[in-house]
Amino acid sequence: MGKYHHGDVRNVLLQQAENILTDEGPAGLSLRRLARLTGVSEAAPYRHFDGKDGILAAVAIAAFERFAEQLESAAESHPDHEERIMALGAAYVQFAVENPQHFRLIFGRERPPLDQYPELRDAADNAFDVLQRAVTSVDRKAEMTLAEAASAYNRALAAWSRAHGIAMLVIDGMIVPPADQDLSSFVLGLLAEDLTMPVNTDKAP
Amino acid sequence: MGKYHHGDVRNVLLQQAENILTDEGPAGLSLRRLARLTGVSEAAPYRHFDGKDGILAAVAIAAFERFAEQLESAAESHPDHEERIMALGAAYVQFAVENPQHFRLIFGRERPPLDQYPELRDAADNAFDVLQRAVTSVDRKAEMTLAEAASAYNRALAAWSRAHGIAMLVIDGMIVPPADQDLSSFVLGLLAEDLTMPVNTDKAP
DNA sequence: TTTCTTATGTTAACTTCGTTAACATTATCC
DNA sequence: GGATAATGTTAACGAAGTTAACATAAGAAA
Repeated sequence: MGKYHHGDVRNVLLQQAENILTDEGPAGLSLRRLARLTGVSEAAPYRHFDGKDGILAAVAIAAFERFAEQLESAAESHPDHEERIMALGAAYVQFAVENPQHFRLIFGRERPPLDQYPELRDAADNAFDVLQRAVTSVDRKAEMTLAEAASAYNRALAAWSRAHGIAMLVIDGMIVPPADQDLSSFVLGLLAEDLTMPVNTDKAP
Repeated sequence: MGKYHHGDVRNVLLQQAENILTDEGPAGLSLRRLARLTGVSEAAPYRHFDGKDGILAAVAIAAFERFAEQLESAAESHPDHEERIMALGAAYVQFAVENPQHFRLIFGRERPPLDQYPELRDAADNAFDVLQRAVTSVDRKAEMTLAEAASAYNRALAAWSRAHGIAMLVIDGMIVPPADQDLSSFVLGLLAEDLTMPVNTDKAP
């Protein structure tokens, strides 16, 4: 009689963990509950993962990969430099809004420490590389000077943090995107706002 | 014989909670440990707070108030509109960097739900009002039209999310501010980057 | 095929946590 | 002074992460 569980327990656990994470977030993901839902003993996950962090790391790696893919495809579909930056920002926020729990997992404090999971570190680095490559790869006829390279790097950071801030504030409910507008045009508008040009209040109608 | 604990337990608990939060973050703040460190029974905190969320809410309220104060004072010290926006952003990030755990508490997912703690909601609203007032209060000789008001609001959102993104990425170690520059000028540089103007690579030396 | 080893399960325990109930003491108000 | 509320305490419950000890399956070695 099949008293023991069969087959590919590791993948079943991972899939189930994905499901739980999606509707309840990293906090609601309890190892014991995961084991129960999977129909396996409460200690079984420890045979396949390095404890709770191990499972979170595995899920986070998958999330980073999807994230990087979506950024990459947004970047590829816009050859123009400026449009590409904007499209990247929109894709960044869109991923966060469509997968808030995954976004929180990969950026939040319950993400397992990068230096304990090299594959997680790699997945993270890869996602950020996509960003930076897309932002800094202007069609360069000449080599960049040092100052230009630094400026390009700063522009990448600025673009990144803008998207990140919007993403965070939106999924935390602090910014509520208008219902009569689609998300990406709202985001594009915010990204393009130039703070150095104050609102003109003296204009006559 | 004084078998029972004396004095102002509530405030001692709060102060101790502040300490724990500062070095270990909301995750490391366990009610039982807090009680033990305070030298009081493990159930005592429940006489003064509505469970763990109650304590976190109290700490978060105090954090919001300090946050708002620092934003306010940054705004007050810069009468010029543009400078004020920038100074606000710098103060925002500075608070996050100097109090990363508090910043995480008031914005993160372990913040108690705003709708269960009206005072927490008020503290949050107040902090954001400071931001929005500072950003939208240009010296207005005329009334703003609807479109101008909307634009001002969007500028406030943009300024806010930029600062928020920088703050988050810096305290998460994703952006490492250069050591040879002070934080606020680094932040000011990032805030002022205008993404719509691409890096010029054709310039001859 | 038989046997040894390893991978994979299971059960049972340990510790910590948040929370509550039941009981004890102190403070406050009439 | 005595009732009543506020503030302590201890003890327990259930859930969590983790580990140890043991059981079974699968595969390599003989």
